[in-house]
Amino acid sequence: MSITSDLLRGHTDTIILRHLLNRDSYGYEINKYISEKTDGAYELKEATLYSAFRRLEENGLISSYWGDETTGARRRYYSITRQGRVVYEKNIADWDEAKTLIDELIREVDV
Amino acid sequence: MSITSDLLRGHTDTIILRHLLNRDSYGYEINKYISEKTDGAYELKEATLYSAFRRLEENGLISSYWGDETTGARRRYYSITRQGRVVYEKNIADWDEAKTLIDELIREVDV
DNA sequence: ACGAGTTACTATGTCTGTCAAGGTATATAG
DNA sequence: CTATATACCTTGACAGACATAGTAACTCGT
Repeated sequence: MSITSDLLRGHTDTIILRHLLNRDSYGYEINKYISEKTDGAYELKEATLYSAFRRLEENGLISSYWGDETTGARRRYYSITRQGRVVYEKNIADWDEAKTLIDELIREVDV
Repeated sequence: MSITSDLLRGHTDTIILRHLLNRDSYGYEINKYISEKTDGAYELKEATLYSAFRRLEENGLISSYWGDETTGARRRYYSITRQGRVVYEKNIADWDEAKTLIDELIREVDV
């Protein structure tokens, strides 16, 4: 059972930021992490992921640098910026608010 | 404090279906209801609302008829179909699942 | 009686995030 | 030497939400 893109839409950035709070990381690793963590229920498509990176970097929420791999494919590492942390916190707060709001709007409660 | 479109995206249909579970209704009323219920935090734009109606009707989830108003502007009423109820239930289930998943993906829990 | 505001619906075009599809390149296992 | 895994990137298309604008009938205050 996988969830639709529309339900996830808007969370991609936050998911990435959250992952970068732990440590600097790169695209492939983040994608792997997500699909493992959700048992394959949610998989970011590569195009989505890399376009998110571009957007986040343009907005100053992450910065990037090439790793110095001596073996294997090169990796572009990303790290979260101070501003990225601020936005992350805000996104979490927005999400909590939205969650409540949506629940109120889609549940059958009153008549 | 209002929430962004992206967080709401994909819920518009469910919100409308939910409202129609109570009773047949029309665009303006649904919009009013939503903005009141959320204290103005969330307001469906008209274009969004009416395009959702079109989409829902095309998919057979709602049906419509002109009201017989003897006064005031004419109203197009919508009612939820049997199939609409099924989809509503599914959307709710999907939402519950997505909510859990998103929470897991955006919260700082493990390292 | 008239103008402003409210109710109510519709049409057209734009923006943005996601995705499908395809490509490049290196390393390892069989 | 071919398949698979790792790793990144680009292009174009799509769908939902939105901005903007228009139509039309009623209501209320002055």
